[in-house]
Amino acid sequence: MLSPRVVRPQAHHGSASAGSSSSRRHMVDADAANACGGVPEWEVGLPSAAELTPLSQPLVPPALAAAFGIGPADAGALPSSLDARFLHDSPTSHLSSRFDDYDEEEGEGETEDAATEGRGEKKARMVWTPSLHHRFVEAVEHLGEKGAVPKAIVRLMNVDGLTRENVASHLQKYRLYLRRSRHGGVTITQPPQAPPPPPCFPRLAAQAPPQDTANRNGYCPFVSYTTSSDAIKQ
DNA sequence: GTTGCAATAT
DNA sequence: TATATTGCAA
Repeated sequence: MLSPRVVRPQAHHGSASAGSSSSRRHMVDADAANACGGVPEWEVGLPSAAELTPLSQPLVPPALAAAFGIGPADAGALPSSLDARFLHDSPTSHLSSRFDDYDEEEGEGETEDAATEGRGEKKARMVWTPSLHHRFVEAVEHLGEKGAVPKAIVRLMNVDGLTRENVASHLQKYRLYLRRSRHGGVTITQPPQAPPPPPCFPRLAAQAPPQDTANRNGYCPFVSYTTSSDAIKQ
């Protein structure tokens, strides 16, 4: 379900002609349907229980969930007592998300999974699909401004093949986006961290629709994060 | 070693 | 354009 895509760099030798295939990225699963292409039901149809299951389920076994009075339908909300004990990497790869192969390449038809990329090949470029980004945002918000460091985010997201570098790069852009949003007059509907409520993943239904930043292509990163002269310097 | 960030590369 | 990489300072 949650299938972040990886775009394998084509094995062009010599002069790596980049950009030749960068426009061929596509999204084939629910991401496309739920992408923020101006669809208000963005967060309604999207992840819900099924989407978050891989993240929350292995962390909260049924017994524990029962103890906390949460069920599978409550997968969107993690108990506030969620801590590092449940966040370590688990071998339950079948429960965790995993990069998909990006086949249908135009050039060499070689495909490779992100988890099998260790064969001396170039690392595949990951694609931050809306659902994956959503999970990222959840992790960031869950960890709070202080705790949202790449390492912790990677661990929380629990996505196979997702590296700290991936997250660091994404986080860098994400922060720029947030900063720009706050200063640039664009009121972004993303509470940095709710003060009173305990640190837990926000319910998806309660999630603010990021439609103001959505781009019509179905992929909604953080708008353009080009440094706007002033304002964003820190 | 990790993190954040700017600059740069692909 | 999106993501990766690098270099540098904390």
